[in-house]
Amino acid sequence: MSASGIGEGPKAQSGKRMPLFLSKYVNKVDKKGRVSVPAQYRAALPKEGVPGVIVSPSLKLKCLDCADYEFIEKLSSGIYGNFGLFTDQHNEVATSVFGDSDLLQFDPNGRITLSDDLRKYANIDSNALFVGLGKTFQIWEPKAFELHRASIRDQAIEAAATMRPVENPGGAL
Amino acid sequence: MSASGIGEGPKAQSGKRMPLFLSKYVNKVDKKGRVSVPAQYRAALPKEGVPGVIVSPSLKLKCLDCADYEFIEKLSSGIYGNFGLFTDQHNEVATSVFGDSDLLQFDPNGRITLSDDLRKYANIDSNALFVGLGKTFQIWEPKAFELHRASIRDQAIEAAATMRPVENPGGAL
DNA sequence: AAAATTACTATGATTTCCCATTGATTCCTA
DNA sequence: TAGGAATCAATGGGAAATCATAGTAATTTT
Repeated sequence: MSASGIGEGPKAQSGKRMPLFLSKYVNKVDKKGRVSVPAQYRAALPKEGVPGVIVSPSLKLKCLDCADYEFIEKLSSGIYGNFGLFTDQHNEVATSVFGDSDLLQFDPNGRITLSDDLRKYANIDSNALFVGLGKTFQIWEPKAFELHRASIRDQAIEAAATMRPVENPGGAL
Repeated sequence: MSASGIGEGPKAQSGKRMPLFLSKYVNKVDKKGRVSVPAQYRAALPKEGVPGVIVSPSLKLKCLDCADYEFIEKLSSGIYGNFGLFTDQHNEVATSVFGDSDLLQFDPNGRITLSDDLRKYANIDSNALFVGLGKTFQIWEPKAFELHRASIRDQAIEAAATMRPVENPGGAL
């Protein structure tokens, strides 16, 4: 495995398709903290391997960052590659990324249970907004997301306008 | 089958020959929000891979932007390539690109169903106008498109007049 | 034993599938 | 070439499957 960053992604070209987390969904959170993960997201998760999602408080935003286990594994490889195993940088990143992460497994109905800490961090009460970010997704308190969304809209449009779809994918992750 | 071996119609095997979305079609939207995607457009979509289209509210116009799944896969690679995983830019772009995109899969009759949000955004009621843009297409409320068309016609004529024919083989019309 | 976690069951609502009808175009044949 | 048959596309409605959600029971943990 190379030491060049988070690379080594799935060969998006032929054969294997890469499922993406798309769109937005609002689901209810019950008294026990249970929420249904949108069926479309569950379908995008790898069926083999570790069942469930990795959830952690976002480093910069008042929301929860979510990904599947494979993604975290690749992330881990990337961190090891960029820094050495026992460097300060590795320690810092690894601590903040992995230390606060929970593996939340699905119950038989496709729900996960958000701990009090997680819910408190994102101010989630009785509704949870799932926002697809491609290879990851976030969980927000709906109103909080609207504010965040409004604050980034102009920059997002500007940044997106500078982008072009690459004809030869396979670059990162 | 053929002996000629040339051309051979819309056979989008490995992306060599890219079929284009052309012309305009008006189809009905029923109470459930279902619309037939024009058969000509369906024929232009890759047959292997995800059966459906990616639909999102246009950033600048009151219409819906549509593309095939490969398109957003390439976008994904581009986003991960251009911006680092944890940068603000990445988050902003991913939020607006993926969060606002829906993967609408075809029902057995070749229809997709537009969510209330999508229809509301584009003011689509009982008729939907499909407008081919080559590699992508748009969905409009018919009257709204007429207004838009009138407003851009002058600019299009002007732009075409300044084009250099040889260097711009696929540019206009 | 009490609390907390996990599993099971049920229900209402939505979504998806299936079939049936229509209109239009293409193909065949006389 | 005109008529007619066959095919395909678009549309509509009802049936079936899926999903989100709530409540309750069972199990584990401490």
